[in-house]
Amino acid sequence: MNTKKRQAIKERLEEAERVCDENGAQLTELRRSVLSLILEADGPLTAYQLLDQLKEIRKTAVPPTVYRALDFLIENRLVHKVEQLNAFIPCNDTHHDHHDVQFLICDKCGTVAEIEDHAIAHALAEAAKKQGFRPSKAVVELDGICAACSASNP
Amino acid sequence: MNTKKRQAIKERLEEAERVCDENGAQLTELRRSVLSLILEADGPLTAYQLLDQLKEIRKTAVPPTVYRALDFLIENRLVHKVEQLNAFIPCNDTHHDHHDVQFLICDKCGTVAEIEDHAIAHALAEAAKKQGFRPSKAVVELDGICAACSASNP
DNA sequence: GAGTGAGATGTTATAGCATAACTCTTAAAA
DNA sequence: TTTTAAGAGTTATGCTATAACATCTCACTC
Repeated sequence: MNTKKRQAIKERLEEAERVCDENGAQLTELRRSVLSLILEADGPLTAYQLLDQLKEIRKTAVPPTVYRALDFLIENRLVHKVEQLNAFIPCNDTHHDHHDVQFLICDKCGTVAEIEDHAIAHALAEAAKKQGFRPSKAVVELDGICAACSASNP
Repeated sequence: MNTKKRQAIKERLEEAERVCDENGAQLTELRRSVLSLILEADGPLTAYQLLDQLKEIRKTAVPPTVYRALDFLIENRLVHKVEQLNAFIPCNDTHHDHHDVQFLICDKCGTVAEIEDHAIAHALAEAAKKQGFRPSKAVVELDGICAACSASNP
């Protein structure tokens, strides 16, 4: 990992600390470790991939260890679950409303891009309203080929 | 099950037969049985719920039996998978483009409504285009409270 | 300082979801 | 007739997630 990325991760961990403080939640060493692993990863990680890595620094780790940490991180808007992959990625912007986030999943390279498109969010809200449906959560995930992979494989 | 529903299911099985014929696919007895169970159900069914029911009429059924049938039915646009529930529901309209379907999942009563909202589909397509992303599939699922449950629990 | 309560983590076991890999049968194509 | 391909059977296993109960820690209070 290069210096720049290491610095970016450090900043995001500090931001996470602030967010948790504001929420009256504790970013414990365990939770911080799990978040750090997710931030360091190049792409989405499954719970068991996280577990394998976590075991190296915390030998008592078992599945509930990881799932509890993930639940906490998701509740505090530090991590997203990608439903189609059963995998987890960092949240890019702790300020946005998690209702209004969408994911672009590249089938070629596996990267998941997080976007926040208000036209989509608005269309979803309108459609729900039309049906008398009161949404509490939205899962919006597009599968396909990302720009980079389209360019290299035309 | 009342007569009306039985008739509706019969019609949908006949329609499924036509669709498969057009696709050069075979709606075998097994696949027809699985589709029928999904059509008869009041709500989404998991693969193992289907398996339990299927065993009553086909004692050799095991998980791959069900998953293969489901794969076939999804490919032929007769069934949808609801990602958040790991469960399966019938497709309401075999003509529409599966890219352009959305689900409204009621957290209270468990029903899943399938809608086809072109404003959402359009917004998704635009957002993808903006990113140079070429989508092949869209998963759009809203969790919340349906109109009926809102009315009864104000 | 002993007791209490809440939150975090440890621990064991199991439930729930999905597929790999190989076999057998059957029916149509060559 | 041999070959091939699709469907289904069979066995085993891998992956994903949670239940339930025990223990620890630390702040608070009596």
